[in-house]
Amino acid sequence: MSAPPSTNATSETRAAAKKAAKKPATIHDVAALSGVAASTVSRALSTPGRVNFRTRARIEAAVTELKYVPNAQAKALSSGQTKSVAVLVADITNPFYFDIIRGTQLQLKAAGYTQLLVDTEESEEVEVNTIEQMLQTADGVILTAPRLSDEALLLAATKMPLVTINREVPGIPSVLLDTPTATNQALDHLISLGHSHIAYLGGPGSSSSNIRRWEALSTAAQERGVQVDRLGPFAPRTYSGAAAADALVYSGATAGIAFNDLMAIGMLQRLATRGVRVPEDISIVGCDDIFGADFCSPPLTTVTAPVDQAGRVAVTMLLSRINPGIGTLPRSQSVLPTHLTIRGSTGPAPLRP
Amino acid sequence: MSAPPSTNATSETRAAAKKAAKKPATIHDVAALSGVAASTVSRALSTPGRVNFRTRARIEAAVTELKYVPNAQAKALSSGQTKSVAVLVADITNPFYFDIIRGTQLQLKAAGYTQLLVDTEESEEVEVNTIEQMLQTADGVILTAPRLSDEALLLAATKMPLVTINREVPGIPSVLLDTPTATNQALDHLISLGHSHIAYLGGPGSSSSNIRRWEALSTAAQERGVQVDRLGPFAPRTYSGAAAADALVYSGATAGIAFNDLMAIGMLQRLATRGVRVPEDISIVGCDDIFGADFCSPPLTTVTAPVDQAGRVAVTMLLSRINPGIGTLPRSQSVLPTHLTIRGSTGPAPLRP
DNA sequence: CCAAGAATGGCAATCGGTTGTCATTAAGTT
DNA sequence: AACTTAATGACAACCGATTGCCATTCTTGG
Repeated sequence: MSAPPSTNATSETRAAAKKAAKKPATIHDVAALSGVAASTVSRALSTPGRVNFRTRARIEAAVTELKYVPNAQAKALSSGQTKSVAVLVADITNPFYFDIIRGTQLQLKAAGYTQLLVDTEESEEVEVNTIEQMLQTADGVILTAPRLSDEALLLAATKMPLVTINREVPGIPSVLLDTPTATNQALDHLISLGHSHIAYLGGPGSSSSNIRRWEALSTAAQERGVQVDRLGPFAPRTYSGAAAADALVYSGATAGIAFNDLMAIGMLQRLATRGVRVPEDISIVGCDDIFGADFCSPPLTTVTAPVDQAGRVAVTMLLSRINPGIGTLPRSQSVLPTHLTIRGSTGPAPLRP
Repeated sequence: MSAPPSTNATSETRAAAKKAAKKPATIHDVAALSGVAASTVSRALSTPGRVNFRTRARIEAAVTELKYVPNAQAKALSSGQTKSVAVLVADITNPFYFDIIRGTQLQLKAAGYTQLLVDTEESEEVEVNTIEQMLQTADGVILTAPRLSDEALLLAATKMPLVTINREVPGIPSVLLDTPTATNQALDHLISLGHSHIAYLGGPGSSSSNIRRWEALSTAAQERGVQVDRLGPFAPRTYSGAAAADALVYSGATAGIAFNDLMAIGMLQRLATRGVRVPEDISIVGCDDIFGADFCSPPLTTVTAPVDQAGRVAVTMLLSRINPGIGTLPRSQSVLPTHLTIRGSTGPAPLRP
């Protein structure tokens, strides 16, 4: 370090040197200025009742004068609480996560927590490594649509507070967006329009919401006596919409329900290129109602979910685990309702010769 | 705490208790297992050459056996480096930032840093408070399109490493997306299509890129002898596109250049509602080429910028300040080229009676 | 007027590392 | 073989807080 040669400096000159170095004030500086011990300052700030109000007043004056801000690292080290929460998302650039992130961010900030945002790049390995790392760094973790196995998740849950979004594992608190129900609404919607041969354009095989959705869909299809093919899996991205669109056309189905809106939008683009009209020739349903779903061409019929609310609820659940006893009794699961938003990408089934 | 009653426990039983509590191993545990002092372990890990290779091998064996991971807080406290960087964005849900965030995230992770993402909600106050807080928590800050005054920024820059994106302040390293140049391209594009009365739909008055853009535009308009009105300011959101669209129609201009794509897309929607055809009646140019600009209706002619690259470059510049001497000599400014992407929202000027 | 108890503040250990300093040992020099 | 020098590892202080425990002071009751 480039510390000045510390000769027999008086405390005054050392204080001056410190001021010159712009080093932020510590609890000891406050203690010295207000003529008490550091421990008293700590108590005055964290346990106001523990300290005489006159003393506290002096301390608070010193705090404002020195612009003292407690060092988060030191606080974390001694208290064991980092006041930060990690939020893991599979792909930051997927608009679906935008509102989740904003929801968590808002709620966390309101509670005085910092958000550590990590993009796991749809990789299980990154996911598990990050969790391992966050064990030390964060007070808790929010996992959005984790790819990990149930066992791995349960193991991680034993080590630290953890809440999942869109993934249900017994014993782990979770927030679920009830897309299967809305997907059934979509099915009814399509059937009512005369479609009898429908395809599901599946997402990643390891995605639990993909599995849940397909189960709901195939069950409902049987009950209603319509044919629903399962195509895919496709990557949940715009670019894989082309392959999905071609598979859909090839399947002969008159309507497609896509794993998510990114894929659906990609399909719309591909179908337009191929000259297949939507919804005249083929109807398309998406899922998530992401940014863009309302202004693509045609506007997408899709499943709308209260995404930012999911983020907020997840944070609330997590914080109630981190600080037990405070506030309401912790719910261990929350299912948020969704609904079908009908726009221009679905229409009557074409007449077959 | 719920510590077990510590009777005259041997170190062995205490170790067992520790294992039961699943407390992560510390450097002292490693030291004890490998029969050296904690300081030696520290050196073996951070300064490999400082320790005999046989000793180091023993230590590394102990590390893997205990699954030792250094505690980030303790490391931060003693070393003064938190290995984390704060990234401040005005609005997480603005797609423009997605790629910046992804760019910073990627580059930071590659360098072993953690990203602290903060949404400042377009608020100057939140911005300054966050910076103040991050002073202690992060090793550096990346500010995207900050709203702060030059003075406030310079002051903050004296306290900690800081890089701005899309904001130029002498003395502060910055990454600029050269949108003014591309905006002039847009102007030429419109002029070549026969437009002679054009409007600029301005963004927030405090936005520096808004100011830069308008200056470039008005200068270029004078040179070329066309009329460019300035309308606004409008919020850089989809919903303010309606007002912008109406203002544009009222102004009588045949083409509008919007502050950003969000606004432009909102304008497209509003114009469609009003029955104004784009581009037959009015041409629209956006800026940023965000997600959605290619599939809105009609697809948006807009200014494309290497946004994720901006994030990566900003991180590189910041890290070279945080760790001076390592790697290349730090650039203090980087201007990234942009270009006009012509799509369907611009066309020949309508013939005026 | 004295003892008991509450209120208050200080001391020192602790969290888990880093790093300067020093003692010991081994190797190299002449 | 005696001496210098480099290599190596331990000790202890320190980073900036928190917190258990103890000493002092002030109240208050008997």
